[in-house]
Amino acid sequence: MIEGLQRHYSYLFEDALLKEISEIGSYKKVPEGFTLIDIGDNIKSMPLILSGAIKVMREDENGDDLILYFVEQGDTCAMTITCCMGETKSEIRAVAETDTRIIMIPIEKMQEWMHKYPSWQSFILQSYHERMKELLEAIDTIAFLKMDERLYKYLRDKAMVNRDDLIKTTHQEIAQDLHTSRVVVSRLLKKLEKENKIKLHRNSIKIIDL
Amino acid sequence: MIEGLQRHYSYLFEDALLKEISEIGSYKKVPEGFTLIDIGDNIKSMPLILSGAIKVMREDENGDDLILYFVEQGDTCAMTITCCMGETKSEIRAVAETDTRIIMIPIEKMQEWMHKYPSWQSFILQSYHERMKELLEAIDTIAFLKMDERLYKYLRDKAMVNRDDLIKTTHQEIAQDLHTSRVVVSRLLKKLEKENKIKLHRNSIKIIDL
DNA sequence: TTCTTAACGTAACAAATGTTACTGTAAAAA
DNA sequence: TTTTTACAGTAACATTTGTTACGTTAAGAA
Repeated sequence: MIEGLQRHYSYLFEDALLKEISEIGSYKKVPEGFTLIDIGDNIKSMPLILSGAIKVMREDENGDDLILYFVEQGDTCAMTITCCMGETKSEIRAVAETDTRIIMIPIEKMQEWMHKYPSWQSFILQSYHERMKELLEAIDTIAFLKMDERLYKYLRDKAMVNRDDLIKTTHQEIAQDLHTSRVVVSRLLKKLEKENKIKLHRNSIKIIDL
Repeated sequence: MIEGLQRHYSYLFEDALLKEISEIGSYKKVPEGFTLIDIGDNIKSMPLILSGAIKVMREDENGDDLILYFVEQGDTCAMTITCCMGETKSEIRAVAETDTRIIMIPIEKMQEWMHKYPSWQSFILQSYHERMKELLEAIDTIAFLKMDERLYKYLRDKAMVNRDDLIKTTHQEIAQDLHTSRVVVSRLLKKLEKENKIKLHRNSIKIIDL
């Protein structure tokens, strides 16, 4: 049994399914920054995350990004499910936020297991539900929060999935994720620092009271 | 057979399922403005739309609204599915955009049919997929468009689902749907009129070249 | 009809966000 | 080490969006 599969999925799946997953699924280790899925990709398999985290992004017509949410271990990317089922191209980009270990399940098995294993069907539907909620939360964030609040939420979320209150990134990168400009980010980060919510360093940001 | 069920769903569902739907589903006629589902509601059934259109909305912490998308005949509200499956409360509000005729399917049947009818399972998964795409489009609209573009898109969408290029509404109502203020809407509508995209009247707006 | 009210137009101002430009500085490269 | 480069701070300004206030007008009520 692959380490992590047992840990994160054994309480979800019956033994026979776990066995099939470990036999059929292909184990992959991807480094931070690796693009697992790109917009327009044809999806032929879906990932189960064993460890690490993945950043899910949307792109505007100029090719500029916007982060939607992070996905963690024990989760899958429900977007891939919709794509697999509909045989359509990916609507989103998935980038490894940290070094990440995954198991890829081929599309045929995905569908087969829907009929074969009740626990798999529940998992798929549950994943949909989770992702819907994530998307709604993304909408809340974008539509209802001001940029300084969005920025603070982003930093906290990032710290969470990295399990580290010291975030290693640049203002430029943050600006890209939030679909704004570097100057705006620098300005608001300074404001957050004055409010004693963060501590700024070169190439890193420390969250106070995570 | 209920009129509309045959027309919009016969190519989707097998005869036996259609029969069950017309036997078990409860037919409802709801007037424009009627709230079918509210935020926090416990969902015990899911609607199939026979005719008309439904507006799906999200609410901020002050109780102010934001439109996510319109749902038309031949569709269902995938949000209700997630809620039914997860036995959780509704995350959204669904309001009849026009006079609307629906069939309500009780939650037990929903789940039963997932196993019994392949066409039902496809429909549910397909609906998820559609709604995911709608949510992503909503995010694009909110995150990437300026208010005047959002406004114009809203007017066109509204004209589409109402099948009428004359939109009967007030600036105040539009402002509520777009989560902005009446003054902003009036200002931008005037701008759109100067650009010859719309023609303004009291209590109505005509779209030019829909 | 006149009266009342909701709808609309618009000005003036405030706040938030985006843009350009320039500086100093720490990190990385040579 | 020195040089180069990417990163961050900040000012100044533009644009977009939000707010307050008030006047005008059409629709509906009396």
